[in-house]
Amino acid sequence: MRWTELDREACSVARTVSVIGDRWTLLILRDCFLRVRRFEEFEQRLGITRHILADRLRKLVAAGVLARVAYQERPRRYEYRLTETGLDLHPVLLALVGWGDAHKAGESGRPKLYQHRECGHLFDPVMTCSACGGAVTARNVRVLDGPGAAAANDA
Amino acid sequence: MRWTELDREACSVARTVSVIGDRWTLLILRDCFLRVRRFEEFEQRLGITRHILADRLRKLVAAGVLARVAYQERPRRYEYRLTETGLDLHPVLLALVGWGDAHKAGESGRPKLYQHRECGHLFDPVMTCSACGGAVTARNVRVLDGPGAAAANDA
DNA sequence: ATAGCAAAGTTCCTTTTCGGAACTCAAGCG
DNA sequence: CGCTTGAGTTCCGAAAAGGAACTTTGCTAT
Repeated sequence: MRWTELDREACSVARTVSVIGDRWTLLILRDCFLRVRRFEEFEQRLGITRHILADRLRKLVAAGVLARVAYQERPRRYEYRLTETGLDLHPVLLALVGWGDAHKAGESGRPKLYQHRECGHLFDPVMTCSACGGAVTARNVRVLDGPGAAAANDA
Repeated sequence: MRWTELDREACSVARTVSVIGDRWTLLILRDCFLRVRRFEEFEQRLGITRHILADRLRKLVAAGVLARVAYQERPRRYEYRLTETGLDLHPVLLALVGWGDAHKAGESGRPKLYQHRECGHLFDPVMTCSACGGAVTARNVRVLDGPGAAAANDA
């Protein structure tokens, strides 16, 4: 299977991975959530080559995750901002943070702390059920076929 | 920055990405959560080359995400199972599913449905705050430096 | 015994992608 | 003018991925 075929799989993980399943893309998104917006700033913070950065930004714009908007005219300069679709990726990043904090925080502790503005507390991200609000874990979820299960080729 | 330097960053996203930030690795993990365990089964379901599959499985075992356990002697054959550390990646996969379901489900609907065993309902994954239980979104989280912020080189 | 089969890899070779550095372009600045 | 800034693009050698065949260990049927 090639990159290009991935988004035609009848699997939401595969479709999401076809958009963001690349190390640079994930790190770019991390920086987006930290309010980084400009080409050079991404380049310097990430140590990515300009060439690959341009490619990934183009793909994220094409996927509707980022929007390329001019922040000045003459000379025309663009920056990259998360769209609503892009903001919806927040749980993905938070889940990555959660695992890293739990399993990869060295002796000196967590690199970052997260504060929930609504309650004011530092927190860990917890994945919960939209129906009952209870925690969801690998062991208490059952996977069933949905209506789009058979169609390997829908949009 | 190279792959190998990623896990030394003072960032839990980067550290997690250094382990699972690869399209094949993410798809292998998806299948692990669907109870796929054997080399040939991964190969057939994913359409990955044996060579890359062997490499990714080796890395996941080295990272403590999967365990390689013999399921028979003579001839000795191994299978790959999620460890507790691996099971902790469940929220990551669920977050990917959540975004794919919301933004990439075609006209025929979602490929899979998820049922919470505890309440019996089909659900969407919701990222919540461990302190108050409320939903966490991109707009209501504040990021602060933690104790491990400065140390770029701790374990 | 031996030919065939199965599972889990490994090896080899070609194609694609990536890393690194230099170059381009448009406009403002001194 | 020539320099600087920001956002790219181009070019080349290095690294990784795709594809297919080969290896190993032991079982099974002839």
